[in-house]
This record gives sequence, C-alpha cells and structure tokens, in this order.
Amino acid sequence: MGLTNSCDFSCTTFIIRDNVVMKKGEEQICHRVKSRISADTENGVANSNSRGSLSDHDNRIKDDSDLSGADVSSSAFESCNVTKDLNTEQITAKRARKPTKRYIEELSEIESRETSEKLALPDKISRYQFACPETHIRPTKNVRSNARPLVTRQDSLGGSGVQIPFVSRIRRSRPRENFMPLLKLQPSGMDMATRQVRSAFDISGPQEDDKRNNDLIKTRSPGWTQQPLIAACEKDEHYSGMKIVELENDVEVNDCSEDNSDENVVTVPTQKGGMRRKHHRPWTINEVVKLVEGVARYGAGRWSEIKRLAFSSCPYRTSVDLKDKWRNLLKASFVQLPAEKGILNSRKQASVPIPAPILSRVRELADMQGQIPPVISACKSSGHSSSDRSVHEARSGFL
DNA sequence: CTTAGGG
DNA sequence: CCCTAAG
Repeated sequence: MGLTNSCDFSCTTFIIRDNVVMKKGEEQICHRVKSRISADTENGVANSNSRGSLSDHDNRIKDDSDLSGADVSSSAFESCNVTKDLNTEQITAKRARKPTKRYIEELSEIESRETSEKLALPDKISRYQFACPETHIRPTKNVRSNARPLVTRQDSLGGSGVQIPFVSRIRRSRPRENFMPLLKLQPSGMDMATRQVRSAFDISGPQEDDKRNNDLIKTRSPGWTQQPLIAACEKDEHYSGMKIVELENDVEVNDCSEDNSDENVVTVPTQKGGMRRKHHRPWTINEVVKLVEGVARYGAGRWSEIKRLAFSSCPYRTSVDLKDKWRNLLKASFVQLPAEKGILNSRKQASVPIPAPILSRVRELADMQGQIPPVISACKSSGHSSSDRSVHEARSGFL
C-alpha cells in the first residue's frame, strides 16, 4: 500500500528518522529500507495490542509521503514488476489514508476484482493470516513458482537464527483449499507482487516478537529484498486485509509467535500412492496452558471457540489440533498421576514434559466435564481416591 | 465448517 | 498429526 515511486529521493533530507542516521549516498536505499522496516515494527509492535496497525498504516503512509514520497520497498521491488500500480499507490498514499473501514473496503474491492471469491468473511480469512509465506513454500503446481523453496527456506538454513514471519508461517496445508482455484482466476499478478511486498513487511508487525525482529530484518533486508519478487504470493491482498481485521478483533494475548521458525515437515507415503506432508509442531507449554484455560472457560468440545479466542495468534493449530492435543493431555494426565515418581527418572522425555500442575489441572477439568476416560477412570476410582472428589461431582453441564 | 473418532 | 464421517 505505501508503495510509491522509488525514483523520488527527496527523503534523504530526513535521514535522522527512527534514530537511524543515514547517509545520503549510495547506501540510501539500504537505509531507507531499514528505516522503513524499523518504523513498521516499532509502531506495529507498540500498538499491536489495541488499535493495531490501522492507525499505524495511516501514520506511516502519511509520513512516507510527507517525508519522502518514496517508499523503500518499492525501490527494491519495483524493478521486477509494477508500473501501473505505482500510480494508484502513489495517489492513495498522498491523500492520507482513510480510517480502517475504508481501507478494508478498498482491499475488498481489489479482491473482488481479482478473485471474486470469499473476501468478506473475516473469520474465514483470518485463518490465512499468515498463509502468505506458506504459499511460497509450496510452489508445487503453481506456474510462476519454481525453485522458490530454496529461497524462502534460506534463512532457516543459514542457521543465523534469522527468522522472518515470512518464512516461518507455514500453514499446515490442506493442499487443495480454496487457493488453487484462485490462482487460475488471476493469471496476471502484476500489482499483486507489489502489494505482497507490503504485506510481507507488515506481517512482521503482529509478530511482536520483541526487538529481535528489528535487528533481524534489518540485517537481512538488503539481500532479502529480492525474495518477494521471486516468491510472488498469489493472494496477498487477502492477507493485508486480513491482518487488519485480525488486529481489530483480536486483543488477546498473543504469545504463540515464539517458535515459528522451525517447521518439521515430513513426507509420509500414503496408500493411494500420494505423498502427504506431515507437519510437526511441538506444543509449547504456553500453548498447552492456553488450551487448558480455553477448555476451562469454554468447555471441552468447543474447539472452534477456543481456537478463535485463545489461539487467534496461532494460525497453525486448527480446532482439530486442539482437540487432539486435549485428548493427549487427558491421556497423559491420567497416566502420569499414579506414577508420579517414575516419571522423573524415565528417560529424557524428549520435548517438554508438561508440568505436573498443568496435567493435574487437565485432570480436574476432565473430571468436571465428565471426560474421564472410562477405562482409566475405573482404575483410578478403585485404587485412588486421594485428592479426587471423583465420580459424580459437578458435571457442570458444559456439553 | 465444526465435532468426534480412528488410524 | 492426518483423514473421514456426521451434524
């Protein structure tokens, strides 16, 4: 969105912005990129909790146009595409972006123009919030993409610890999903690439992952600028729009964003000859806690609810995942209780063991909601009655 | 799409 | 985790 003509270097006057002192010479572009990004993250992070980047967008855009009229990202990306868009973008930038609603509408327009499919439903869309990056990673049938995976993965390979939302957000792909059809519908993606660039940047906003992001992005941005082009994301507008929607509706504590970098994707042979991917995302304690609390609040079984409210920040983790995890937790909680002693010695429980307190909480909840696995419950009720006011108790009539 | 279960 | 059947 903020993309404008990169040929305008007037911004050199404002080199001090963002606490970064910039030179006016060759490094110009570099610095500008940097500053832009840092600005983004600063604002985004700062406000991400309440009003989100809505206002940010406004401000930033205004700033950009006022200060320079040139936009960092454009300088880099522009080359590969975008011409027609420059005009539009520029204009929009100059006339001070209107408030949220309007903004969304604009996006919607674009979407409808290009895809004609789902655009309104925030819920639906929000799922894809971070899907963009994934798209790159799954070049597969996509015409334009080839040899992308390398590029997108590059950071994780680098081992430099660099993790950009861009790469990390891989959607547990249901390969089909609605996005394939979309591709067919939009053969030309000229302006999209541009926008995508933006979204790529923006995505780093919600990431909120402390200052690290700043540095990381800064570090890599020079060489990185090329990526977006290569890995043009087909349906980016969605994301840009979505993100905003997301931020608007969401004020939950988002702390899921910790471990995104690593995606363990293992291909598993399937009977039908196909090869399906199996993603593995070790559940963090944090997530487990959120799950448990979610169950506590909304009841087990209301997974879509829990998903929306407690896991809004975790695009991965579908409601099904929650359910599965809960099932596992349940099992674990009951298995571990009787033992208590053995567990400590038993191996290095690969991956986080799940704190006992949590497990007991799980058990408690299960108890409350009458989810005690029949077999186990039988065992327990007969053998132990220690801290259990087991059996009939309050079936708080949740479900 | 959301749940519930099985694999 | 994935897949599928049911609602």
